[in-house]
Amino acid sequence: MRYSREHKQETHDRIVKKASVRLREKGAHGIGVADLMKEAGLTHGGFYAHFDSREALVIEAFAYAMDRSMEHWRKQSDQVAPEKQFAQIVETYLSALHRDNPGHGCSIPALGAEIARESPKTRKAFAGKLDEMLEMMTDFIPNMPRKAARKQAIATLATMAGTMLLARIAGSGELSDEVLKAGKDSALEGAKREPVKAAPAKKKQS
Amino acid sequence: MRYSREHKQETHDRIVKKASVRLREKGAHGIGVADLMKEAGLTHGGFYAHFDSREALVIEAFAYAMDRSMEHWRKQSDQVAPEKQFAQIVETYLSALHRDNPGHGCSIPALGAEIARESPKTRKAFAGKLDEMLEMMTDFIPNMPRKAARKQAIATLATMAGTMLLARIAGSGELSDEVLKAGKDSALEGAKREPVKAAPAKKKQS
DNA sequence: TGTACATCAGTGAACGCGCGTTCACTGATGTAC
DNA sequence: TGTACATCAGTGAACGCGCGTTCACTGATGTAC
Repeated sequence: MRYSREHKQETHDRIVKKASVRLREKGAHGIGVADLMKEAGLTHGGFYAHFDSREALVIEAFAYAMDRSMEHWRKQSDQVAPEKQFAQIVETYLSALHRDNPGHGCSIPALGAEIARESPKTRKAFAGKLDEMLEMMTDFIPNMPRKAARKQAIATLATMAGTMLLARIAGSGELSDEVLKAGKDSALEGAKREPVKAAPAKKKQS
Repeated sequence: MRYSREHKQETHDRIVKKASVRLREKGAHGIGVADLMKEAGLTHGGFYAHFDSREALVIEAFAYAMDRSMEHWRKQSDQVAPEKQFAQIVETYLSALHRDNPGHGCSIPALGAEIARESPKTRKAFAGKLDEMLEMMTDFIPNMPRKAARKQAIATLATMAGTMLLARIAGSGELSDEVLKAGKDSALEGAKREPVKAAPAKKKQS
């Protein structure tokens, strides 16, 4: 082979890594193949030696970003006492730093809506990573039986992702800070309560 | 004038209305000017007699969608007893019907991330409508002083929007239904609790 | 070890296409007389 | 009331541009001898 054994894989990984940042920053359709290759120090012509299509890169880059988020959660939780792990994750997630750096943050508020509209293949890849993340979050919910913890994990991640979404819509001023604080306090409180009960059945509505 | 006095305004409104549906369905960049005009029964050439740019339509269509959502909340709340209004809104929002019909649903999970990345003008227009919606939600939070209710309203809307986002990523199967249920129960519980307290100050994190 | 050859990651021009936007034109209707 | 004219919402061809993708080619390096 022309280059050393791992050369191509390294290039491939570099493209994926850089793309995962830019796609989170600019949206799933917000940056083109040529610019993504330029980010990796290459020209656009070589793209299809690494990926079948732009969409294939989006799937890889998104999976990479979700894996990095989960790795980040693990590293953070390793640095604090078990009873503080949940709060650690929530507070880091709902920080101004995360809000202002979508390129290195969670893909759910950054890319979720767009990817949910993509092809079934892409959406399912996203759904798989979401489920992995929910399982990990379940492990961090303190003092609950597994089933209740899973339910609380879903509610917590929803609150976290929703809060980040609203905070970014609000910009980076007063309203945005107010949103972050309200979401953070709510997420922290949520996991302290008794396990959530099912609501009584209600009549269907339109 | 060539047509009756309100003719142009009616056409304008029709374009905005149809666009608000298709944009929520396909994303802020997911459908072109020509197709949006076709939706309204027109050809693309006339577009710029109604809007300065595509972006101007996006702003109008988005504001229209948010107004319809708020109107919908008001109508629903008028149909039930005051103590049931909050639950009514949460349950309708977090229904499979809403999940499966983004074109007629809330713009926040559908368009929020994309619009937060648009020009400051567009983002600010969105932020204004978000604040209006938060004010309305505050009115529906039961049994709390205004300030606490506002905080709870933010947390509730974040949980609602985040749950809808996750549910759509999950598709429309088991996982998605599980997400909807967990988010719904959590949002309903949240507003029943004591007002959320601020979390104790913690050290900064990266 | 040194040389000739084969490989293939990466280059850059070119493609077809769809987009947002512009513009000269049309023709149905309101207005003036 | 009837006729001629003015208006302007809407039409459809055309524009420049950027996109995803293709492809013939290059040249640095690994391999065979």
